[in-house]
Amino acid sequence: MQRRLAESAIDTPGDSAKPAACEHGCRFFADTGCISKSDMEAHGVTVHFARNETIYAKGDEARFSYRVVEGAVRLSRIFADGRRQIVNFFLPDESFGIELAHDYSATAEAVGDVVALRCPRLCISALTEGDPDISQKRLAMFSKSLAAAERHVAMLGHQSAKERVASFFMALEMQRRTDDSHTLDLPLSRQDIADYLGLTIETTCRALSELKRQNIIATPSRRRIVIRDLAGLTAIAEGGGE
Amino acid sequence: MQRRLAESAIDTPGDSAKPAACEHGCRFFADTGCISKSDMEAHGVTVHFARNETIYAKGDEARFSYRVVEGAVRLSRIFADGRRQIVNFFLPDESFGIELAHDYSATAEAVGDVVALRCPRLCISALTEGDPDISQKRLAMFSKSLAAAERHVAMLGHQSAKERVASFFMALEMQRRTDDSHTLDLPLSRQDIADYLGLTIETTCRALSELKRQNIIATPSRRRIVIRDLAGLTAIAEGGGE
DNA sequence: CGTACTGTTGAAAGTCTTCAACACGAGTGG
DNA sequence: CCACTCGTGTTGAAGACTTTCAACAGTACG
Repeated sequence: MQRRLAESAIDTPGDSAKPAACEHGCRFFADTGCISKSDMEAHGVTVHFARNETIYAKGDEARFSYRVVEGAVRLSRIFADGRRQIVNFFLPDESFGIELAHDYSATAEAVGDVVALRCPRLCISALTEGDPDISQKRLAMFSKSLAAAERHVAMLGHQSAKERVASFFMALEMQRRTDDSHTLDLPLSRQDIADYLGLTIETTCRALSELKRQNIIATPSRRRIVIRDLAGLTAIAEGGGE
Repeated sequence: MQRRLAESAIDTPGDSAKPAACEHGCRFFADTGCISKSDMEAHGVTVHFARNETIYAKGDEARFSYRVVEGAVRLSRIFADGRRQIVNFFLPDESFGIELAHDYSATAEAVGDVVALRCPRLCISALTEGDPDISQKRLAMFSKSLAAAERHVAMLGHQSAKERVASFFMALEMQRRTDDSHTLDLPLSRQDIADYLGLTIETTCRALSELKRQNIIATPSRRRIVIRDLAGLTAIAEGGGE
């Protein structure tokens, strides 16, 4: 399971691409809303990944950076005992795989089926040299990831299982685009959630059950979560919160 | 305790400083070894902080960036229940307080007495615009912090108390400058260590005691730790490690 | 329709925390 | 110089929470 598969995809220009060859670079960095999805697909170097496919592994040469178009990507570290810690999730319009080091520092996998934009690393380097605005955006990505990681540390540092689950849904609710009535459609399995929260599946499940019992959330289907009481959820997430 | 004190210090040039006024900027970013400490003190804007003094608080306007010259700084978030999570420590020659957002995202405090270099944020912005090399260094700092935060997440996610303590000392041992025989001189209290590891003082202490019992470390004095068996420490740190 | 996988729940075991007591060292005042 | 006191560090015992092991339910897919 989760072994590297051959790359599907609409292929790439050579890695030797220099600025001029990277006209999609600006699209790669574009803010949400700057360009439509169809526009992206027309111009970008689009790649597809199947559920659980490894996009890149920790230690691989960091040749490409990515931007999620559809689906979700998990960034994780796998331990000797077989357990893994998910460090971050990337949802549509978020970028990942932008490294300064030679190798990738963690493994990226497709949570469900994923469509992504791919940009050679060299291309990004070249672009950032010439364009301070793009350079700034790259910096902003690091900054955003860092802020997320620090929140994650704070969560793992002293929240109980129930508080972690509540915080997790709160965070998703906050950055959500689809504005239906508090419905979260996650492609994540319980294992994915547990590995992000630093808990076992069972504990995660029990926390979910208790939130259901309190009528704070509902789970109409496997991968769908409805927040029925946002205030209650907030209270739990911050029960000893910040 | 830990209330903000008036700034001691050798004072600053105006915040309206533009590139030309920031000749110490290049020193601020200089890599370790590029300049001597005395050189720094001669040219840099040096500030002093007393033990437990707040350097800046979460939510403050992010006007300055810092670089540790002597002592150690802790970056933390404080929760409603009074507990705090230390997100990162900064030792000599490391920089902190470099934010993109308007406000500081966490609180920085002096662990012991601290000497630091201070640089106005505007100055850094100006510098990075003109100099791709400095821009690159700023990016490298974010990248380094991000990597540290991800390791921290991995640690809090699945390591036991003993493993966390072992990992912590391993990390310190790895990045240590003074190359005496495996002796760590930390200004950190047990509370500091516990807050970083996401444990209580007592649990941290018990883990330390057990490592002592196993003859893996020794604590000749309060704030000094000697690693007697690096291999053993590594084994414990990775017992279910990466 | 069964098989396999994911999700859910229960009970026992383990780890960490909490509460409490005590040890140790530094600094102060007698 | 010593005794006192306060802050920090250490250890013990009980309790809370999470994990582990195990069984079962629900759903998707062939």
